[in-house]
Amino acid sequence: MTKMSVDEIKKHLGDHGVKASLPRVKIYEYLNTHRTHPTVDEIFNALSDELITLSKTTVYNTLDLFVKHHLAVQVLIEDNEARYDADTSHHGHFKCTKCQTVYDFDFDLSSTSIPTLEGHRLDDYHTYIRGVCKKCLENIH
Amino acid sequence: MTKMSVDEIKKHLGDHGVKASLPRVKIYEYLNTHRTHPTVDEIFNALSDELITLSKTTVYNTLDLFVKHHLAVQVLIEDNEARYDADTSHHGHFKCTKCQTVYDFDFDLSSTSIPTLEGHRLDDYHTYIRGVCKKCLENIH
DNA sequence: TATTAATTTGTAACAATTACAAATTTGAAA
DNA sequence: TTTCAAATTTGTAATTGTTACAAATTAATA
Repeated sequence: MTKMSVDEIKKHLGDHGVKASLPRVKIYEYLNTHRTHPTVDEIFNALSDELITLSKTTVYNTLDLFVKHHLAVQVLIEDNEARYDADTSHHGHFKCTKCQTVYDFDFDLSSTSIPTLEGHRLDDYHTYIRGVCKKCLENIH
Repeated sequence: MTKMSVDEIKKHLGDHGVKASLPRVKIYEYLNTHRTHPTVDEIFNALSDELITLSKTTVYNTLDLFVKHHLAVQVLIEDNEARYDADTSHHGHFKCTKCQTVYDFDFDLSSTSIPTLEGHRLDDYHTYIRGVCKKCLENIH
């Protein structure tokens, strides 16, 4: 949540088995400081000015790598966009269908007992809600 | 859950503000009797023998219409496939990443108190888990 | 420094979905 | 009935997000 230094990011990646590189550090840094659940496009557009040779494929590859190594989670709310979140703690996502903002909310599905799933191995938990956020509700005069 | 007659389906669609037509009834019937959370492709392939002029666009349109009128829900678990479910009651989905089966599980997120979302209007609730199902766990000898 | 491995890049392919206009069907009014 | 308008379906083409893949670059090792 707090801004991490480059060295802290390098160490964090390393701790998760990911070797640091400029694109990786920059992408992680962007994800970590922009807790807005950005899409691949947003990340690519934000970084391509600074990393002038950055390829969108690299963004895809790197995000896949992050997800695989639990440095980030993929957030699916709409069928046409994958979003990413550096916050890997268990929580839910609420998307306002008016302003498109994705909010976090406190909810840990993994700590809920689900008898129906007894015997299965549960790997990753996802919870999301769509609706209209407070701000947009109030703006409808 | 129990198999519906064509007349029952027609009435059900009508009750939700959707006029009946052959493709609509057939698509609904397929969804209702195949609680396997099929993709657009599966539905199209299953029906195109009988409805020989059926277009994939119609399947897309019809499913969108069903979702809009709460006759079905869209199930997103992977970023490359939208699935559909005629069971509109609140429940969760568990996908086995080995055999690809999508299981239902009893869980009603809408009845859970989420203080963080106070003030927002919540429209639709989604819960899914990925993992490896019992059957696949046992098959790994 | 030379060689190999890992990473990044760019292009092309791919797959799911949507746009859209033409064709067909339906339903109501004449 | 027949006619006309509206709704629905269809097929094609476009679009979008993602992936495959091989070449180029960079990093690591001998």
